[in-house]
Amino acid sequence: MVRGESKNAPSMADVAARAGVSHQTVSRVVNGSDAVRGDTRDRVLAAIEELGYRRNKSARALVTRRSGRLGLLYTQPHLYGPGTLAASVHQAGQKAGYDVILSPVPHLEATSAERAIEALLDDAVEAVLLGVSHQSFEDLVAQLAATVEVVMIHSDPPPGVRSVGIDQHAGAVLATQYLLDLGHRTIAHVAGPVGWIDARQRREGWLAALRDSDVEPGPEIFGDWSSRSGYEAGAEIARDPSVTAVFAANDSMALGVIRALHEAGRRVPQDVSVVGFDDVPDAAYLWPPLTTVRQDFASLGELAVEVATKAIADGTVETPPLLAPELVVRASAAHKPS
Amino acid sequence: MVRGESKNAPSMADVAARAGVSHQTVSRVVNGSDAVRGDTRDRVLAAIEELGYRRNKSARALVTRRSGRLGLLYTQPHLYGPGTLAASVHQAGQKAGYDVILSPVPHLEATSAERAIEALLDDAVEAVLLGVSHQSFEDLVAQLAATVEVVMIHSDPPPGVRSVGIDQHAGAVLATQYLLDLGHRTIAHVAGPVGWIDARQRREGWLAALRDSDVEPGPEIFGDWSSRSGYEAGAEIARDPSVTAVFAANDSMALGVIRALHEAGRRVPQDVSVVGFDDVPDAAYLWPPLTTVRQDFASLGELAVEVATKAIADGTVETPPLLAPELVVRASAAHKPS
DNA sequence: CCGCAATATGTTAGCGTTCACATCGCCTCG
DNA sequence: CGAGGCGATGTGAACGCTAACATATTGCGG
Repeated sequence: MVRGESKNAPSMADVAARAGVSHQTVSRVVNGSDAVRGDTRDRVLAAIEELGYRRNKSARALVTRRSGRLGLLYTQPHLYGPGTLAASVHQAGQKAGYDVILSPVPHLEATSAERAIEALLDDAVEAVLLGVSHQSFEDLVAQLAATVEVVMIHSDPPPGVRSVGIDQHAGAVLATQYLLDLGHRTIAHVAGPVGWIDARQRREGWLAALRDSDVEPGPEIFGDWSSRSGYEAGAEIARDPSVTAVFAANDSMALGVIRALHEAGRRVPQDVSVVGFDDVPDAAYLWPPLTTVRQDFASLGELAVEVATKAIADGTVETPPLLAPELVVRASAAHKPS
Repeated sequence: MVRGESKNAPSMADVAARAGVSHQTVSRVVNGSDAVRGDTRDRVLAAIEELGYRRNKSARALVTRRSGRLGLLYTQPHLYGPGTLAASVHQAGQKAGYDVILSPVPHLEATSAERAIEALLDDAVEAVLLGVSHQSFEDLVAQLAATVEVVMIHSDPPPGVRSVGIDQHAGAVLATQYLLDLGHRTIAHVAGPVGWIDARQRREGWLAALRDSDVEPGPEIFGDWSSRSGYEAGAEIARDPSVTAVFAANDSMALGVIRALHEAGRRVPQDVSVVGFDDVPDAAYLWPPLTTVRQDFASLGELAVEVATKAIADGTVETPPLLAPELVVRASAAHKPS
């Protein structure tokens, strides 16, 4: 057997021996210290290359007492928004020099989320990003914040909590106002499930816009974000001929509503206008193309990482303004039929 | 300042001091050794509870030379399939006692994927699951496999590579055969982009089914998985009155095709039948509801983890049979118009 | 009630890094 | 030409844990 460089991954000592320097010099090279002479650095770099040396993060984390990790807890990982957010956080985290641990919690039960948080803490993350804008988490935050830096991804955060978000309320106002401007006066809402902050905010935005125009709210049906629930809501709405417009709290439900309206013989948008929320990539190619509210999940993720890294650095609880969503006008909404 | 238990997270030594035992006994308790007397264990457990002790994974990984981590590389994190797969792998990994590092690569460039793999290796993952069934990765696998256990998630793996997958070819045959059985004789295909294994397999399945029935292939258009590309393909197909059925390589493209057909005044399914692939949750609530091929991504993820853990344990290169997809019949495909 | 096995607990070393500090050259300047 | 200083490199210890081994404690047969 040749030296100690055989079975196990090479260590700094192996590299040092090969380059004829001390392990500390290797450390300096690896960490980009400028107190190393050019030719020494080159020798070390060459040895690293030859040995395929890779710094052991565990050893580093142990001695520096820093894991260099960020954790993102998020729900509904199969959906467009959360998936995009996760990817964005991951990428932004990497760019900022952090490893990002993505922790999807498939089904929203308090226990599974708590277990996921435990796992994140076991991994010694330096900050937890909470991409779960559900009421049931608001309690968790307080106790969590005692242990680790926390960033909520949330459009209506409890006071004193660090957060980033997209203005759901404003988005809903945008959608509703658009329908009002088209002349609609009976605008139904297919809301997201109770307990979800975004659902509440969108509903309140719908109500606020109507109130501002002195228009009575149309029928309101609670769905569960799924197209199935949108379909069921749509079937109900289709029975009410006074409804000429529907604002659905997300695109999936909007699409279900459209199908139900079609089946009931109500044309979209000639008889009933439909507006969604999210602007999933397929929204533009539905039939009819869906008017909806676009959220920039990618920017949201980047912002969240920015706030998190700042929090780690100086512990500040700075909360940047909510990002503004944008109305995307397509064919699914039109003037009120006369 | 009281002892060493102040600022920093408590260590085994702190727990040991508190419980009046040695750190090793704490270690035994934490690791569930049965060589600890009941009352001692209770004292230790109490001390752990009181101190809020959490085992330091870095230190553990350092000495055991095992990270306890699995890495999943996956593309298109915003889509239903990959998102579901990622969540499933994460969950199955946790259950098997591994931390799973989810590594989404948003844009498919060789460099970004290689960087992602480097990051995974830096994290000392014990196995890499490659959820990227794109040609450009097949080269990577060989060199990767030298460093770490690799599991490809792939329906047509290179020989000798450990893999799991869903039978894309069979799924495409299912879809095409169904259209043939409905009497269609000119069946177009909107294929996924060149380079993607699944795209190739689905295309070949389409061709194989046609060949088996001695039917000439209809027009073939390559998309990029997006509904936009499906829309463009659909517009082209709509111009060809001989086409009475379309098999699209995924649901998004199918939905784009449907919109294009609608716009061209061709009814679905009365004039043209459309079948998709994936069975995304919204497929059932499109208008018309989409006939498609369902893939069980959750099972796929579990299987991948199972194979990975086995690989870590004994290094076997066992490749379980491909999972069978399932045709889901809905309204978007019907008998050939006479 | 002694001795020996078995069981329960303690002790020591070392995993691969970084940190704090020590040392070694070499150049500068009075 | 020698002291002082600075840049480059080396040394030793420590991070928190587990593995291997050493020692203490218990129980039980003779």
